[in-house]
Amino acid sequence: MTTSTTHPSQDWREFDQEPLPPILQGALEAFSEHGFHGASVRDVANRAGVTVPLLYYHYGSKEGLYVALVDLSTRETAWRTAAADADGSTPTERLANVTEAIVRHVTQRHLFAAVAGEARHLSPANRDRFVEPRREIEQIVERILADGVTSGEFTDLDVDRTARALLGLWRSVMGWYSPAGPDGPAEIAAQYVELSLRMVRP
Amino acid sequence: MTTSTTHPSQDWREFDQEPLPPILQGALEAFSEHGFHGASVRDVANRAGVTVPLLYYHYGSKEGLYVALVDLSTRETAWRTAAADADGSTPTERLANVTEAIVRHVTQRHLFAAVAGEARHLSPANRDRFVEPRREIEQIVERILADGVTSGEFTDLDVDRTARALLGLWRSVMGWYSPAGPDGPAEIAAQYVELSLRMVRP
DNA sequence: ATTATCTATAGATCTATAGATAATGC
DNA sequence: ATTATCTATAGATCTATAGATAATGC
Repeated sequence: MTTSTTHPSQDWREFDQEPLPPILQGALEAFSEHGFHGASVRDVANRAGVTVPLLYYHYGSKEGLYVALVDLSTRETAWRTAAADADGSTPTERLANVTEAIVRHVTQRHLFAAVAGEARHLSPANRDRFVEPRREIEQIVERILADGVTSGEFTDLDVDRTARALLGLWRSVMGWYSPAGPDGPAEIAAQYVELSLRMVRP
Repeated sequence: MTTSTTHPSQDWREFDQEPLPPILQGALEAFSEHGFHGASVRDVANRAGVTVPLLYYHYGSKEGLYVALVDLSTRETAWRTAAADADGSTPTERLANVTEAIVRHVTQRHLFAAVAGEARHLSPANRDRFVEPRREIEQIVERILADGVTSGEFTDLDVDRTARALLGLWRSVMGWYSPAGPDGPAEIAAQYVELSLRMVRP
């Protein structure tokens, strides 16, 4: 059973790092660096400063460890997206907020985003656990686009396909972002807000 | 040594599949399905209908096999992008062509695209082999954007950052494309041409 | 003669568990 | 009493190679 780490309507722009349990921190580093299959449980244990059997005691299997990380990442994206949406009134504001929330997640939690991005290498049963949360995020974006089309703030776009494209655009930041790069999360988010609005405005 | 598979100024829209050698075909399937570390050389050999030592005879190592695939994919994207660019006159036409070329590559060669997309799991030496070809593709896009800004066809955008965003948008199709989906490569390419032009037009 | 392929196997590593021991909570 | 942690090890799998044999080209 996972810990009840709900984030009850916190500020979706705030990303203080509450430190992870050492095992999850080790797993986060190992998996984000080498991928699920490329990282060994021994590597995770070494990074965490514990022995291998302890991983199994707490997480059951290597895949259980991976699932715990994807779960944290997915939950966090979900609540931030919902909060960012609720925080805007017009479709334009809501889309800007959601863009910022997701781009910030990708940058300020980039190790988590990298791990979650490879969830397709999981067993089908575990993969399915994340279909619904992802679908919820998609639906938030779809509702914003539909509302914007109705209100005339957005052009007469295809809601589903445009939502998919926007989510892909936002997540693609993961492919090149580095904390050492010239632009910080806030600047990158602002750039992607502008690009996203350009894609949907009449 | 790799075979001299140059594609001398062929039609960049045409994607007939010249069949791969069985070993590369097996590797393509195994690596695209399970990733580099998730696929075993035994799996590759089984799919190809040969024994494991034959892989080593022809490709030297598991990584050599992977490199051969990424190399094919990178070369193909590079020549198609260059040809698509050269095939247009105005920046708008050239950007539309390059968008189509890359989105078509991602869809019509989606197994290759999936393998090449995970090239970061290679050893540093082999990873570096693909930095330059990728950079060339980026530069083509950057030149188109710069020309469009100069001519006034595009808005006064940041060339480097917008090129990076566009490439991310195009490649993100890899995350959801399926040959079984409702839209074919041509339709998807057309959608992304429209989205891309909206992002850059004044 | 050279190239392509196989059988057999080495040696390392990997996930996972059994069983013992220490730490903690009541 | 329960929870957390360790030592030791099983058993499977993985990459890679040595050495033999078959197929091909000249």
